[in-house]
Amino acid sequence: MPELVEVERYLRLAERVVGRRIVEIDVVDPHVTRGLVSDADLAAAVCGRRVSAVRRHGKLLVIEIAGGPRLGLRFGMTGTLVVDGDAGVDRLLHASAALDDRWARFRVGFAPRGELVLHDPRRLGRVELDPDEESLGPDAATATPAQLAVALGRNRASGGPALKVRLMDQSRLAGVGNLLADEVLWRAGLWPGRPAASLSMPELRRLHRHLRQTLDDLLARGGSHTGDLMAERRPGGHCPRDNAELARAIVGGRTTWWCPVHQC
DNA sequence: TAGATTGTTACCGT
DNA sequence: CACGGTAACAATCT
Repeated sequence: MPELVEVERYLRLAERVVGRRIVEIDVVDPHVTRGLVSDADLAAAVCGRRVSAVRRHGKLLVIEIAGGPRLGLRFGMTGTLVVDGDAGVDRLLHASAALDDRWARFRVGFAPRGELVLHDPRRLGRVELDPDEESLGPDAATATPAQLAVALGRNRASGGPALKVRLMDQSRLAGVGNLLADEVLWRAGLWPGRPAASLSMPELRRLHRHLRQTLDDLLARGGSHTGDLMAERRPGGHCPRDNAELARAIVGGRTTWWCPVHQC
């Protein structure tokens, strides 16, 4: 679910808790911290301290604690952030529509009141202390053309990883997931299976421009599932631009849709 | 019912 | 060793 644009919405929601003092940590579902941090260590590290800042790095939401560690939230496929009862997004695909209380997996309580809750039906979300940000590439929303070029890889004679695989590689560029990748490549007119290192400079600039524009658009529209391609991302779907039937394949382990006419 | 699903990671093969 | 493909995780929705 949550790709960069959803987590950006979560971030804006989470800004509400900056300055608040944490008084309670409730690991409702031990799954969210399994193998990462014990309940006791987590509570000891953050309880009694204030939230000094919130940040986003790709799909990772970072809550900074004054005089304490960073708290990292990952949302998996269906995680939603809820602050004081308000959800960060209206709805998520492939997750249940309602914010059922049984999906509250992790809760932070503040004094004198208020709470931050991670809702996650499918339980692929995670919470950890001092998450590793070193292994994440530059954030896709602010990456420069030069950084994008580095992320895609150096020029090689031939072969190399597919363009879409590189775009979704969080260690090279942070924030782009399956739906955003398909939408960006469709807008930029680039074939997802194209060797990433084979782009010309004009193509690289075009990709960068569409990456920025797509993130802006879908953030405003409300999510990574609001792209122009989304409704046609199904068997028999057609390209909204030239009406050709869309092609489908597995690229980078994910179902990929593209227009065989204008994406090359 | 069968099939598909926005993410991450371990594992296996080349 | 690097890389890519695959399965697993988990639970829901169409």
